[in-house]
Formats: sequence, C-alpha cells, structure tokens
Amino acid sequence: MSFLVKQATSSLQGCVKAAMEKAIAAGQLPNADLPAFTLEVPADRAHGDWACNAAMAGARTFHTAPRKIAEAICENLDLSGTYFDRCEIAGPGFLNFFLAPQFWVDVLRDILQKGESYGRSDYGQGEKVMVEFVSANPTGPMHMGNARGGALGDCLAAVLDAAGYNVWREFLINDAGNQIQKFGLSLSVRYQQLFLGDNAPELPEDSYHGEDILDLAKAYADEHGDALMNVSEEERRSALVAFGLPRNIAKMKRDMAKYRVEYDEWFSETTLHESGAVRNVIDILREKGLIYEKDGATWYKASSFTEKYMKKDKKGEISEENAPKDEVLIRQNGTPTYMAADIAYHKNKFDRGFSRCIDVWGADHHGHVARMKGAMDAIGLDGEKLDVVLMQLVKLMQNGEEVRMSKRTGKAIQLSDLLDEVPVDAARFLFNMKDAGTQMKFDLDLAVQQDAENPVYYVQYAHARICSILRALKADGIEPRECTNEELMLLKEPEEVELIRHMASYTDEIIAAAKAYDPARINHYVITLATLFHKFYNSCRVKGVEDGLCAARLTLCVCAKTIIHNVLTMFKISCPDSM
RNA sequence: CCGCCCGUGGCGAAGCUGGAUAUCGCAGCAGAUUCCGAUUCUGAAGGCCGGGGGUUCGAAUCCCUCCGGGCGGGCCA
Repeated sequence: MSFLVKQATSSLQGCVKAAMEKAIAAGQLPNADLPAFTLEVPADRAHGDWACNAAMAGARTFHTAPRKIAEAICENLDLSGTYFDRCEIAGPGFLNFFLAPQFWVDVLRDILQKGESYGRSDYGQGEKVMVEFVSANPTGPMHMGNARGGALGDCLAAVLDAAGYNVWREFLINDAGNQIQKFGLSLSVRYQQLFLGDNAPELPEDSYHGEDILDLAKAYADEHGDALMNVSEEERRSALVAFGLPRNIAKMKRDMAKYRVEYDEWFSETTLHESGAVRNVIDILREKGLIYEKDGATWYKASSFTEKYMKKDKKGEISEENAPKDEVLIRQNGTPTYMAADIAYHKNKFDRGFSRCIDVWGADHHGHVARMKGAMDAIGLDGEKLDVVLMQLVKLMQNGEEVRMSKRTGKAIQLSDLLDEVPVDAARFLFNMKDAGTQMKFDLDLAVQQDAENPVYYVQYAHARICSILRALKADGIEPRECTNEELMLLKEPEEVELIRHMASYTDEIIAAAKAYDPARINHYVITLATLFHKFYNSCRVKGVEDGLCAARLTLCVCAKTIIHNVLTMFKISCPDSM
C-alpha cells in the first residue's frame, strides 16, 4: 500500500500533466511534448505545501514565458479528488499547492492506526539483502572504527528492514590466513618471553604488539604452564592459536551483544577453505581461462574485470599510474590470499540467495571495491549487486583533543572500554550521526553528558515529556480518545501543522535513507521531530483547554510519541517514559 | 605522481538526484516558567557555501581547474 505523501504527490503529478494537456487542447499552450518537472516541499511555508516547477521547465519547449504557462496550467487545473484545495502562481512561475486540512487529519489517523508499524513500507518488496559489517580481525580487540561500523551497519540494516527488505546481518570472522599466522607467531614469542626472559626471541616489527597478546600468552601459561616450551614452533603456535582465537571471538561476541548488535550469522572464513569453496572459485576462473602461473604463484587476470568498476577520465581511459593489475590468488608458499578467500565468500553469499550484498568497509579498503565487483563478474555473478559502503575513520575526542588509538602501542581505546564509559544509547546514536563517507569526530565528553546538548538525551527527553503529559491528564481523568474530523481540524496553529507535516514524511524519510544507505538521516529526522514537538509544547497547551481541542492535541502527542518510539526502538535505543 | 573522501558564520554540523530570502545546534548577547517536566522555548547578531572558471531561466548542489585536510596505491587485510 502506498502511503499518504506518496498518494498526494502522485495525484498532483497527474493533475499538472492533465492541466497541461487540457491547455494544449484549448490552444492556450502550443502543441509540444510535455516537459519533465518535479514536485517538492518548498523551504518557505508561504510557498505552499508542495511546489511545482513545470512552468519554468516548459519555458523552452513551449516557447512561452513561465508565468504564462503557469497561468494556463492553473486555469485548467482540476484538484477535485486530491488532498489539495488551491494553487497559486509565485515567483518566476512556481505553482504552489496548498493542502486541505483533511490531509493533516488523515495523517494523524494513519499514524494512530499503524502504530508501531508506522514508517514501515513495502518499498523493498521483500528482496533478500545481506548487510555485512564490522567483521573485525579476531587477532585483537575491537576498536573505535568497529564502534562506528557497528552502529552504522546495524542501523542501515534496520532502515532497510523498515523499508521492506528482507535483511540479514552477518559478521565475517577472518579466522584464517596470514593474520592468523602472525597471531600465532606473536603469541609464541610472548609465551617464550615469559619463560626465557632476555634469551627469548624478539617480537618482529610487523607482528602484533598489543597487550592483549601478552595477556593471552599469560593466560595460557597460567592454565598449562611451560608445556609448550618443549614442542616444535609449529605445534606451539597452533596450540596458542587454538587457545587464543576462541577467546577473542567470544569477546567480540560479548562486545557486540553489549552494543546491542545481533547478527543472524557469524560466518567463519575457515569453513571456506575447509569446504573447498576457495579452491572452487579458482577452478571456475581457470575454466574460463582467467588463471595463469607466474613466479611460482597463481594469478587471476583481474585487470579487465576490475577496470569496469574504476573511474575513467574525460577520454574514458584510466591513467597508467592507476592501471588495474592482476591479482595473486595463491602465493608462492601455497597459501591462498585474502582476495581468493573473499571471492569465495561473496560467491557463497550470492549462492545463499541474497540478491544484493552490502558490505560496510573502512575507507582504507577502497582499492578493494573495484577488484571485488570485477571478480564477481569474472566468476559469472553480477558485480553490480555488490554494494560497498565505505566508512571514513573516526577520531576520538576528549577535552578538545584527539585521543590516539593504536593497536601497535597496546594503548588502543577498545570498544569495550568505550562501552564502559559511554552509555550504549549515546554510542549507538552518536556514531550514526553522520553519513559513512564523512570523517567524524566522536566527542567522549558529549557522549556522557546527560543534557540537551547530547542529541540522544534531547530526543529521549521529548518522549519522556510526552509521557508526562499523558500521565498528568490521566490523573485528571482525561485519556486519549478517538476524535472527529472537526476536532482534529482544530489543530491549525503553525506549530501544530509543522509537527504534523514532519510526521507525515517519516515513511518517505526511511525509504530515502534506505536508498542512500544513509541511516544517519533518520537521526536528523528524529532530532527535528523532537524540536518541533518542544516548540508545539511551548506555544500550545494540552491540559486545560476545551475538550475537543484537548482531545485533538492529545492525539497529536500520541502520534509524536509513536514516531519517536518507533525510531528509537528501530535503532535499539531505549525510550524512557521518564528520566 | 595517480586515485578515493572531505572543505558551509568563531566552533560543530544539515542541505548535495539543480529551485524562491542557505538551515540547525554550541559559545556569546537580550528574553520567557503562579499553568501539561526549563534536560525546554523566543528574539537579535553573526555567511564572497575553500578560490577561480564553465553548464542554464536558476548552482552550496552538476562539470573543469587550483588550494587545503584525511586515506589508499603489497604474494597485507
């Protein structure tokens, strides 16, 4: 089912078209193709509820001054059967349409009737989409970037769900490959250092220097003593990995749970190697003649596939410096690369029936995007169905200064540290304040602030305030009730109409956020909703006004409460009745 | 060198599938509560939308170029 705003817009679109055709038939406009035009909500309320640029857009094709066209359209306009009651011509030739009060009444009824499902739509037609996000390396603790990725990915998934997609949340556990080798090596060195002191080997530059590695080595030593000092290096590493990896993964799961992120699946990369899926994609590429051997390694002829997804210059070419390269899939030493595993992983996703896969990656992976999309084409899938949301990195700020985070120094700010200091509500809301592509600063001081400067409190306060009003009136024996049209039409103060207008656009806003993969839009939306409610509250009284108006305003409160509740619940943020 | 992202009042941001007088918050100034929660609201002040060029009826928005900041260009992931 379509929703009211959409209904209003499309009916208006039809009316304007019909009016132009009528004007042509009547000879008021020259016979020409109808221009493409848009309908939008003007910034200035004096310009009506909807504005149309058809007259200006048609100036060229009709060879007529915009205002004349506008007059011709206006004269032939039939608004009966729509929510609009009049049209004005303004400025250079804008057609400004004004909604009849019945529209606002129906918006309120719509919200009341849909309740918790208000905002949901069938835009996505139940299409199966996967959002893979965070997928942090299990060799160490999760950091601030993962905190942003977690909020972003989870909220994106929530928005897609509300927009009618069938959404699956997934975490890829990179429990295989090079970084696991490095993990084993690092653990082994730390373990030996516990027993050998200065005689122990040193930790190589490019291994993991974090404190967590030392902690794991100690934990092993506490439980099993020096048993691993007398075995081969290989055996020692694999024992330590077998000990450390499950602990790290369990910690990631605990952290994500605390962060209120629930995955449908934690997918293990190892299964791709064990099941032969990695070998399988290489075989597929080999059958297509896309594999060759060089320098003892196995290469995939990636360049022509990657090229399709790279930005071309004016001449439609890619500069030499940036020319796509072929990729190694199996190293000289016989181990598959991340590229090989990732191709297999994405094939696995599509094989599971997802028609669209969305990956949330750090911006430092952007070079990988064109390669992965190209690889999908190469194995006979469709790279266009893989969407990557690149997320810029986060700077943690405290006292106006950047708090450095570095895995190397071992003094990294971890996700679990953050969640000890900052309420989950605040973290989830603040990390979803900006579009993924924008660099962001996370202000620790603001996040723990319990006042209106902190947007999540501002929004929660609006909800608590509405609940308080409802309580106060209930104490007087007044409860929300069904209102007549006449009663609801008493809501005509500017603050009331602005509030309803904004509430009417909620479903649209969710769809827009889903289309743009930008859940932060909903945070902005709900902040504005809270602001408009506070403005209404300050200029219109609910309690103590005459019965019909009181009932209507109570309805308005219930509707605002419903939407704030729906947004906060969707984003897994608590929605207090009092604070 | 090449590529990706970003640049909007003192600070932080919204607006970016082109529309009318560029929006909001913070800091600072002036105000509002006998009354539903002041964690709120009202008003004034503050702008060559990084610079320049182009596209057109119209550009913060699209294109080119330059400047400034972040990130990347592995048989790392």
